[in-house]
Amino acid sequence: MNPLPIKKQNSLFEYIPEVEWRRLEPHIEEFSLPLGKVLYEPNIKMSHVCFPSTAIVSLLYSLENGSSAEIAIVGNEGVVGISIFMGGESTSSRAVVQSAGLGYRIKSSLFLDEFNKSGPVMHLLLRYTQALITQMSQTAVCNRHHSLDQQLCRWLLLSIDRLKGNELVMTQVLIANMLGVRREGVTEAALKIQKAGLIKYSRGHITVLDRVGLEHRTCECYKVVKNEYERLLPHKFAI
Amino acid sequence: MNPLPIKKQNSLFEYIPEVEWRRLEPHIEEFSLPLGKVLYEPNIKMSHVCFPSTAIVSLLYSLENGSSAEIAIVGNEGVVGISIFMGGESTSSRAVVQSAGLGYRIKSSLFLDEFNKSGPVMHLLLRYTQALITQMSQTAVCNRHHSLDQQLCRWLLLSIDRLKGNELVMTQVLIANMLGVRREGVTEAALKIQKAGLIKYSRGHITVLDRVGLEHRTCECYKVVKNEYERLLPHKFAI
DNA sequence: CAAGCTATGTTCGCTATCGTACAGATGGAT
DNA sequence: ATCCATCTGTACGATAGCGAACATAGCTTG
Repeated sequence: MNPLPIKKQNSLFEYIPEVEWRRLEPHIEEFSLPLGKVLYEPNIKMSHVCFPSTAIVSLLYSLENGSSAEIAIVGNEGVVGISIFMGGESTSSRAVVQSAGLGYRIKSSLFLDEFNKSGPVMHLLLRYTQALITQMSQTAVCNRHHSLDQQLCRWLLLSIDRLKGNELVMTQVLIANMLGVRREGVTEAALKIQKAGLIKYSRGHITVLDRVGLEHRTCECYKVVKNEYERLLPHKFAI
Repeated sequence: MNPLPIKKQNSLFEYIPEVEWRRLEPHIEEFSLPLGKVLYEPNIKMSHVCFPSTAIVSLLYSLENGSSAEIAIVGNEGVVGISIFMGGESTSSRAVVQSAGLGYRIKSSLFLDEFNKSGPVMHLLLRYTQALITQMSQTAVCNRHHSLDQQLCRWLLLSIDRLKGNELVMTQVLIANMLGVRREGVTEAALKIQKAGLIKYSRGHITVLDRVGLEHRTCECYKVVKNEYERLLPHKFAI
């Protein structure tokens, strides 16, 4: 019940053993992630690995015609910039702050040194990457087969899970960009969900009123992803 | 121009240095992958890592309602079973042989030993995984935004790239399952492409007549994925 | 050759989502 | 208090893909 030490608000940190943590800690820098900030662009070499604490980051793919879609959400359970240690140094995706907050960052080269020691930090990150792959894959299938309503519920749940409270600051235009659909589509879906009493919203503030209701309304994709994260990275500390 | 040594028909092997190769080779076993063979099922521990040579394998996600979608194609440029070394030992996807042929396999535990030496083999596989992630992500976006026509072209190109000739054995029903659409949809799309003179097909045999034409007709997704593979795993030997 | 299975072609009505256009509502700024 | 930008709601025709049903055509097996 004691507050976690300041630099351990990202839950991956919980898994890092003493020795490795002492090596890394001096290089960890807390920083601010304002809404809309771009952490990396396609094909640009990344300078830092980022561990969100209170912020949420979206991994987006953009197409030539301007449309886009979110392929994964990263919050305080994860890390942004896996290609730094996976090898490419860049990806074809973009990482954008979806919900403002704080995070920690470490210079790519320093972090890579730790990763290359092939100890627990490496195995932790590979496990996380595996979970992320599940999220991406499930998103792909969900895009194909599930209704906008269901996808909106999934998206709300994934977002809320990565925040403290039950409110998120997010306009329908932004949600539409994430889901890769029209803003009007989101309006309709959101209205339905609101009328069902599951959420309440106004001008960019969404409050989840009935979490369980959302879980019933969404597709299986939410649970599949959640279970896979839980399997690969079980919560060490009850929340 | 000499034929490659028998056990190097998977192009990842080309990158493995002498020392590591000598360690691995005794454990590599060639085996047959008949059409439809399931290499792994969701949540089942995998016994082997598989490197296709002439076969092609699809990574599929299935939904509760029975529908499914392919999230990646793996041929002789890749490996099936990344979760063995990424850490989960299983995934929520299924791997199914899409085009019959041969492949190599290595017992999971033995391969893991080599991976855990954290040498070139590990870095190679991480780089491959990064490329695979790009393929999955691009598929997700493509599912959302591009027409069935375009997706069919993409799929044909990705498949043909992984085969020797320009013919593939594949019925429209199977393609429909891969793309996660109706069989009738594939029939219509395939007819259009055939009328345009890009392919010719009959009863499960598709011949690509105009590769460049297909590339023009497909969406950018094909090139994005292809370029990322080329960037991360450049061909060491011209083909 | 005939039968039968499987692959492909075609049709029709249905629905979700799209694209566009515009109207109303809300909250912050002057 | 008023203005204005932004966010949200609504409406309409267009369209891609769906689901189901049925027609044809090409191997293959007896």
